[in-house]
Amino acid sequence: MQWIVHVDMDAYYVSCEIRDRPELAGAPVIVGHDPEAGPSRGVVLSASYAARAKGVRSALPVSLAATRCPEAVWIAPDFEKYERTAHDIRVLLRRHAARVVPLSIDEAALEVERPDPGSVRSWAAEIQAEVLRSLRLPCSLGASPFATVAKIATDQAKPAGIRVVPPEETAAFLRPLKVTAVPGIGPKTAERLHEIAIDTVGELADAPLPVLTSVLGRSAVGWRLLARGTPEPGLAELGPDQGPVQRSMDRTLARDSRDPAVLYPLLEQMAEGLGRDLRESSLRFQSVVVRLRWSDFGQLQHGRKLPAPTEGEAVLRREALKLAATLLARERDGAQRAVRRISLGVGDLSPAPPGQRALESFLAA
DNA sequence: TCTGGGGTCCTAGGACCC
DNA sequence: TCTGGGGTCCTAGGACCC
Repeated sequence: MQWIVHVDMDAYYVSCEIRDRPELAGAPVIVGHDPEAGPSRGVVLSASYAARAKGVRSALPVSLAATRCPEAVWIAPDFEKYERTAHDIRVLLRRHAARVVPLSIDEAALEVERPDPGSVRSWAAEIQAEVLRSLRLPCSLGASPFATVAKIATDQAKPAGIRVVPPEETAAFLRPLKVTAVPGIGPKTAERLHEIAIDTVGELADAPLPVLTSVLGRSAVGWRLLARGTPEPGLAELGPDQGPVQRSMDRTLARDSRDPAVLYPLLEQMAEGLGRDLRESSLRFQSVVVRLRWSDFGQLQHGRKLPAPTEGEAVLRREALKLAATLLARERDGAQRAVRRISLGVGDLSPAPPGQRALESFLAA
């Protein structure tokens, strides 16, 4: 019988840091930029379970986190360490499963053949023990024939747990959960469901389809099948492990500004950084988008698809500046808000053929 | 001293072609 | 002169996830 096992690291960034500083085990640890160290517009990236007990969560503004947990130990993020460790985790997982599909830096889905729930559980326990033994990191695992259910099971198992949901128990497992436990149902959708008296997955399962469609549109059928414990068959397989389809860079200004002398140099710097990143990854891009977030948190974006896959920082910089100029001109006719954050993204990525790269650098020289 | 920096996927409308 | 409807591409925007 084919199972999908979902592996999710517990408090990943914090666990990586505690591994290197074992004396912090059990302490309230926060990975993020300490607001004491200077003015910051940042948020918490990861909080240990001791910090979570004080109301600190990922994405909480650091200023609020410091108020809720003054005794916290703050550690600045070290993304290279987290990437390196993520690679080690994948290498370990690939030794145990025929197929491993990374879902994010700290999550992966595995395909595994096991005769019954008991043997899936012991297999998961071995993985968990080996991750702890050889990488000294805690993780949680969930198993089901269906990918989405495996992911939900993992969340229910946290921290450091294992939850196996046999197919015939799927409906009973899901029914009592809040709708927000389902990946893809976030705060907005949950609020609209609440308005029609649906708060749990069980209530979602029992709702008449036309009512559900009024809120969820054409995805109503799929959500209801899942809620009833009989997900669409496609969920019993892992999708293809496609490469990245877009890449972007975001910068929040230390202070909001609408001064071109501030905005354009920053954007050029971002184009350089993103362009370098693409070159190092041997990727070409065919679309460029600039997004501005204003001081009131409203957003405006403008993008352009290029005639052909392209590489080179010069093109990226030129396109980015043109798109930004369009956006700022649009705002000049409007409320004239100041910019809080600039995002520069590229999409329609494709691998750069090696010969082409040589020609590019020859022409650029 | 409220609200980061990465991503994915979906929808909807207009342009354009047949 | 009148004028359907399907298909696909492009752009903007939004919801969601870690």
